Amino acid sequence: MATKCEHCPLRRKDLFAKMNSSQVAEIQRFKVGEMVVDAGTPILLQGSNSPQLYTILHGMGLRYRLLSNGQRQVISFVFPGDFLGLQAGVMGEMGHSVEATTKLTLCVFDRNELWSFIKADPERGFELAWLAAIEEHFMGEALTTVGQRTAVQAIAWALVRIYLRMQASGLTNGNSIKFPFRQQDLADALGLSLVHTNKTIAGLKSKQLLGWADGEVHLHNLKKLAEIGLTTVDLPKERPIL
Amino acid sequence: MATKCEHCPLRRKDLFAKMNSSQVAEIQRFKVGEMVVDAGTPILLQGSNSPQLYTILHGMGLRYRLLSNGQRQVISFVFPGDFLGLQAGVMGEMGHSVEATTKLTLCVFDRNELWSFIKADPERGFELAWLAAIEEHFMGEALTTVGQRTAVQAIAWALVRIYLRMQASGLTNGNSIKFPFRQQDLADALGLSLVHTNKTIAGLKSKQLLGWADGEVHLHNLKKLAEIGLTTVDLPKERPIL
DNA sequence: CGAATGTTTGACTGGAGTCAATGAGGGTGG
DNA sequence: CCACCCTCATTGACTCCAGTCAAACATTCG
Repeated sequence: MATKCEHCPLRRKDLFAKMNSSQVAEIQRFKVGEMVVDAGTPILLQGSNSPQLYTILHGMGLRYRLLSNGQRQVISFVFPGDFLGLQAGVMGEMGHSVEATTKLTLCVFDRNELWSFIKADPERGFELAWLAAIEEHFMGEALTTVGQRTAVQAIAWALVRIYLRMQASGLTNGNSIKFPFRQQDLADALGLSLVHTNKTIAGLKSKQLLGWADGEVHLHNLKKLAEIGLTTVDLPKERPIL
Repeated sequence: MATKCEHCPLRRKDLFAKMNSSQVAEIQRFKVGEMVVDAGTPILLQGSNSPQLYTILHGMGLRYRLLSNGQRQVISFVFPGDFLGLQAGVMGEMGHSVEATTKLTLCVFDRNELWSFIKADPERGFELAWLAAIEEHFMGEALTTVGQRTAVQAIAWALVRIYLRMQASGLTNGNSIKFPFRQQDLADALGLSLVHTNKTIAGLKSKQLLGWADGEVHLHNLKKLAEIGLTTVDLPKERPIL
């Protein structure tokens, strides 16, 4: 039933670093199973530890952090190939929660095996650091967006980044993507109010730069959007996948 | 001249994970020297790779990211024990720049040795991932601050976090800390304008919660500040040091 | 003493937030 | 089959937090 790592369709995408078959076999050994959860299911909880680590095989979700007053910051949207639970795995505590936005298929790894997994091949430890560094890198960008970009710039930035991430893993369809998130989610990711987010999107729509309806976003002019978002259309950097 | 790792004064602080003497010896082997730079010196550059990695032995600095329009987001302030250049070390490119705010003493490591260093002891790879996860965790908090907290909340949060970080490495003096940064730096870290930052600080001063003059910040009421900043006064999590 | 750098204030503006109401589907149960 | 409800998107009116502009201070330094 479960997908064999060696036949994993994700692994073949350009986005992911290639590894040799013995390395893939090691990962297969580390993988304890597969899990499917419905949209809306919480996967990991801020402040808690987790006995399991996951790689998203299919579907989308979001990471977020709650403030004591109830406000929510969406840390990032997560896509196939993203690794979940690394913080719990190495520091013993998650800094954010993760929840499924669509139905989600996850490869499940046992946290207790993490150490033996690294010992068996030191390169795995390097890859873990690499994964964490990728996240850190991304979050630096996100922080810059929320701190310095205006609403239009932020929205353009976010959609361009998401489009490129999806493109690199073969999830685009021409210039459009399936985007199952609510405007509220995007607003919470960019530190904007829902109303202002909606009006800003309306502005981009009226300029024919963007389309958003029925869970699909169309980037009619990627280059122009990137320009507005003060960013580029460079391919995302290669990253490891577990 | 250079400090021996086994006699490193930082290593002894509560903040840092303990390691056995053979592990320390390994790090000593990895260390190629020490470097002292003046205030204002750039250490690492956004978008570039770096042949060297550093651990701050003494002094303070800041990480920042520039936007194409010249705006600056300060990603974080860096303190003794912080490891610089990890992104370049594992992904081959820095996502931000780092520069010295005070005169800085740095332990220098050779990037080319990183891999042999990890191979020699897989635990080092784990620690690298741990370090990266610590940063990622912090940046999630920072993102939440910039995205969700108001100006007063953000400033209170930042100063409390900084105070606690310094306290854990023995850099506080009662309720005050040496804080060599400009208000502009804090403003850029929190996504606020200089003027508004200044006025908000003035507000906290007038409430006797804060003092800031001559490069020293006094947190007259840590608990109350933490409350305002929607945070706690918990000790920072233990972290590895290289 | 002038030039630089950083802090502090005041006056004004504006981007984004808040409040509130209306639409537009999608379920579902009577 | 449709009224009712729930969720999410959309719009308008109004407010306010934070940004911008500008000028005055305070220190340091050559």
